Amino acid sequence: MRARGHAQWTRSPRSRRKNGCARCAAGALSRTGASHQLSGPDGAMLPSAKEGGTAGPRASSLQAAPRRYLMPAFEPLPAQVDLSALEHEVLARWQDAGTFERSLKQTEGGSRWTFYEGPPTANGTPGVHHVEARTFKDLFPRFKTMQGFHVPRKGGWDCHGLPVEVAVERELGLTGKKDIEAYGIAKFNSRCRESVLRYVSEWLEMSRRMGYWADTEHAYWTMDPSYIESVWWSLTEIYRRGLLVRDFRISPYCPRCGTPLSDHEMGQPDVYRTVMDPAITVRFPLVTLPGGAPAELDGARLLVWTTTPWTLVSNTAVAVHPEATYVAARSERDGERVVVAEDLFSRVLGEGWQVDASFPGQALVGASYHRPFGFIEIPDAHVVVPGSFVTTEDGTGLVHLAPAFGADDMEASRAHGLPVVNPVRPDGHFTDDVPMVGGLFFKDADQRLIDDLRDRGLLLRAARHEHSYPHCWRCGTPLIYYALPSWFIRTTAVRDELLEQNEQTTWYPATVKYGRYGEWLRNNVDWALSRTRYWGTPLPLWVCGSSHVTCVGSLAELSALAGRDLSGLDPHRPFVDEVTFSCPVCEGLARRVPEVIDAWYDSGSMPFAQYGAPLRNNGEFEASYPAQFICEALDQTRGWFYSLMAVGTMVFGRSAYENVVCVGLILDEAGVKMSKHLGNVLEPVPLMDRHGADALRWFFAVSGSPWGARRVGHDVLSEIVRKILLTYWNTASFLVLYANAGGWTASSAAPAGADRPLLDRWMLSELHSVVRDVTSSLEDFDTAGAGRRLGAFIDDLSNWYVRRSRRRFWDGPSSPEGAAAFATLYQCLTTLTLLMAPFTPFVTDYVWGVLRPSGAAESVHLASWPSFDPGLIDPGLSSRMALVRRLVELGRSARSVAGVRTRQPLGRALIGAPGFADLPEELRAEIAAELNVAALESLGSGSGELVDYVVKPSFRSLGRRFGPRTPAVAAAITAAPAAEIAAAVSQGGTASVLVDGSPTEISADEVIVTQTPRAGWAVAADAGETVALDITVTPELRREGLAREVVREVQEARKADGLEVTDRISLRWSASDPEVAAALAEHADMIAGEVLAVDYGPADPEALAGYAEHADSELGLTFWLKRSAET
RNA sequence: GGGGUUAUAGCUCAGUCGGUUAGAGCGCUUCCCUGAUAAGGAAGAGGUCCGUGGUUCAAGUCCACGUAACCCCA
Repeated sequence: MRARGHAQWTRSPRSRRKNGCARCAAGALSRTGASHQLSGPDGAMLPSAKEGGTAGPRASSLQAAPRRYLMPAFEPLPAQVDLSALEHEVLARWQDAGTFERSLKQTEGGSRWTFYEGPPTANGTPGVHHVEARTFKDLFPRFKTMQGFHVPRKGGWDCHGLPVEVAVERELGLTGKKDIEAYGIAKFNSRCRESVLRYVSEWLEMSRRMGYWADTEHAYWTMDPSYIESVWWSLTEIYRRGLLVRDFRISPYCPRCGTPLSDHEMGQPDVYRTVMDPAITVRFPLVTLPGGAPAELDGARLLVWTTTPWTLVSNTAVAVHPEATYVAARSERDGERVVVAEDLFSRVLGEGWQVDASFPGQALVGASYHRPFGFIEIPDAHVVVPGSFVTTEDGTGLVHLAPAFGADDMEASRAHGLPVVNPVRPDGHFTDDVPMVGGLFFKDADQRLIDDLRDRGLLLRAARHEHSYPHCWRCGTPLIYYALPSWFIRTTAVRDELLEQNEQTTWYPATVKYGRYGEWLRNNVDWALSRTRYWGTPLPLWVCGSSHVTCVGSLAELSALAGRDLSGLDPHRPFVDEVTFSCPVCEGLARRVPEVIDAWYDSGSMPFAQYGAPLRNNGEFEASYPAQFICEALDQTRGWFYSLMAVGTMVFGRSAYENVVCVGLILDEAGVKMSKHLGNVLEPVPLMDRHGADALRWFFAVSGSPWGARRVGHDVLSEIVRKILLTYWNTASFLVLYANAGGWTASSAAPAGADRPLLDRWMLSELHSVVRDVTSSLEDFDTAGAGRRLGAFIDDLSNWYVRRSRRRFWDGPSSPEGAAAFATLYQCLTTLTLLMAPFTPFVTDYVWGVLRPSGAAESVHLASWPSFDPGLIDPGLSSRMALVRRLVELGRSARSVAGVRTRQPLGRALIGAPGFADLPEELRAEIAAELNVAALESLGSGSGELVDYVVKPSFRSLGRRFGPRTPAVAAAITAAPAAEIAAAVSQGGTASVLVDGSPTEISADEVIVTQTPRAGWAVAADAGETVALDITVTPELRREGLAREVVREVQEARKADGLEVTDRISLRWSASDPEVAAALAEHADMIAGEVLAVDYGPADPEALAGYAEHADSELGLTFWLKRSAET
């Protein structure tokens, strides 16, 4: 496996081979590279490996530590890596070793942590947005598994629903239910069944490629008979509670086609068309008034506006907004009194009216009125009711209600116990027994009714109104909002229970809890469960001629009722429709109602139905209810998040989940929503093959906010590869390279943490705090916070710890400092690998395979989550190191501005910064080394330099103490002589300034003092911290700088010649510039030591056979090197 | 129409308890460093912190109203 993987994911270097062996295509770090080194062309004998070989101190720089020929302790990690190819190898490993199954087996005894898979529908191909949700669905279970929890992940597939039917209709060229029934329900449903299986393999491949671990072999299917039986069982529970009831539902309905239109059909183009309709204002004379109504209402008429005059026949009530202001107005012409909303007074009435009284809508509630048409019997009606849906933006502010023809109307009527009376037949015509309009098509009744109102003096105004009105997408007939019989779940009856369950739920982001979702729950309406469709879970209700309802909870129950064995029945339509039995109440023939149920109910039932529970596997269900964690896109608020909570609450009295993470939309690079017809969809598998699944997962987990819209593109992914993944990889590669070169292994002895250099203690302190922070972030489902912390840690480790410790790695593990460096880096990398494993499961598992201590888990995903020791976290050290790094940055800035390159050593630097005086020598040495200066001194500490001071007030601390007086104190500080204040506060004392005439003491932390040397220095300062470099370059310093230039040139040459980092060389040189020559001679030991030259000296032109020549014209230097046989 | 989310550099995003010079990365220009690095560093250019009003000694941050984009529902 290793050989195969290596060949696959070793990248060919882009330009020149950087660290590759010149003769080995696979790269110097491969096994082949190593073996070829073992039998090199110079025929070196292989010295036997001796453990103590490098234990002693180095004799001299010319006699570097002996080269070791141990088999490498670590599998080499090549510097060049193709992460995507590496991932394919890791996938193969997981499959071969059954790693996922082992992780489940291993945690069997642990506490259960449950995750529910919200099932996707496989009748379409998966997109990147599915990778997004699955990143979170995979990340937290991996994290919890490492913590020792048992986290089974059962996959699932959502099978039913209108979108499936619509897709099949389109394939078959069918339009509408008549076509489907002509085609045959059995055949149609079997096509639906095939449709939802169509892209399963694409889904499985996407999931496998991204490293999404789920048990797809035992996945649940919502169309399985056992699943459907469970759903039936739960509906029976709800039915027994009296919560499953028959009622009317208002649907957009085509009277010509005789069918309601789904939301999907309403979304078709051309459904909404701009039409002219009558808009009439009608008088409804008040009859009785509620107690406390203003006297001015006596004899008044309500003014009601409508664009559907035909619905006035069915008028049942009038709604007012209880908090809106209404007026009673009187005509100046004839004294008529009318009621209208104040906001609409002038628009409705125009000139010639005056206001007699104004009052809130509430004052009208309960009044009765004389209805416009007395054609049909509507008992106990014609009163004013409150309605929050009423607006005062158009019309009159008084809304006519006809409950059979409007959703608001229906809801308000239902809420006030008003009857639903419908005089319009399903074909859109008034029933023949209605006077005046009997037998007319609803639209054609308008004019006759308007004329009649005018004749009776009830019409105030008739106008034409242009508005958008829906039409049937099939036949163009105007739709009617029409009350159709329907089955409902009375969720309004359990609203308080739902609110209480929501209270117990933790939402990410938190705003959803009381915002989008809480708002939805508070405005909850009954769940319209039934669909007059074909491909869905059939409603398990059988009704006889006497309307006795039997709810059936299982196939066994159905068998008993039908008196024959139906255990093998496909419970779908049309087969289940054929089952009849005699009604248990009256023995009449009971037939199943024709409807199927809302597919959301299916997925809301998955906690038990996935196991077929409670009819079977009830123990499995009970052990896994409720879930600790679910995650879906934010658009599931009213979908799965609701159905899961509602079903759980109604059936078990408890919501199905405790924590829910919402993820947002995915946009393309330009911020446009991805859609197939725009062609901006990124195919997930090719995307992962290009950048790696780890990069994509990291992006989803860490970049931006999971619930915000995010732009995916190649640039962001390659940035993650470079900055996060390759930096991590290269740090591990570095460790392995030098550990193998120096014979260090994970079991090598190392000084105790407390005895290691300060830099190591700092790094370990950071390590423990990163473990603490990442753990607590993940416990709080905050992947972005955890990821940012990890990214910062990788940067600290690579670009500060390793950078500052390179010398110790080069020198090898034989000294205590060296051993400490290896041990510290090793500890950091292995722990980091564990922390990153849930985010980037591939690269971490590969690195773990190389670094893991003997006896540790074979896969990082079988390893334990790291713990941290608060005692090793040293905040003081962290802040001191932060100061060191800020001072280094200032020093670099100063060098850059002065144009003095870092390789040129300088004599001294002056530092002025609070806290500098307290820095231990070890940390000062880091500054000096990084800035390449010989000595550091404190600014203004008696070095006799002339220093300028700038003193600024520190508002944060002044504000705390002085509050409103802050500006005056700040002004006084700014006005006072800076040098005096600086001097006064320098030794922990206080400075006195005059504020409004009275002396006020100011301490050091209340001012920011910036010191600047006056002349002869390269200075950089920021926020009260100053670094000044003495840029005087003496001849000695100049020669030292030249020597370092030579070192760099030779190192470049070594690389170009393809030498191993451990190869010793012979070096000859010739310099045309006497100063360079002097530097080469003076710093011979240093240069030879740095470039591992065991043989060093001026060139003899006669004796250069076998050497490679290199020249640098800028230095006037020519040198020759060859690999030395000596070790 | 109702509910919700978001708004900070050309782009992607941080911004702690409200603290006076608003940061990082990408991209661009010019340098530097490199014996792991596709890495790193310095300097430069780039800001109406969506708008208005308020609270406060002090507002990107808190409050109100508005605007725009997007999401869900109707």
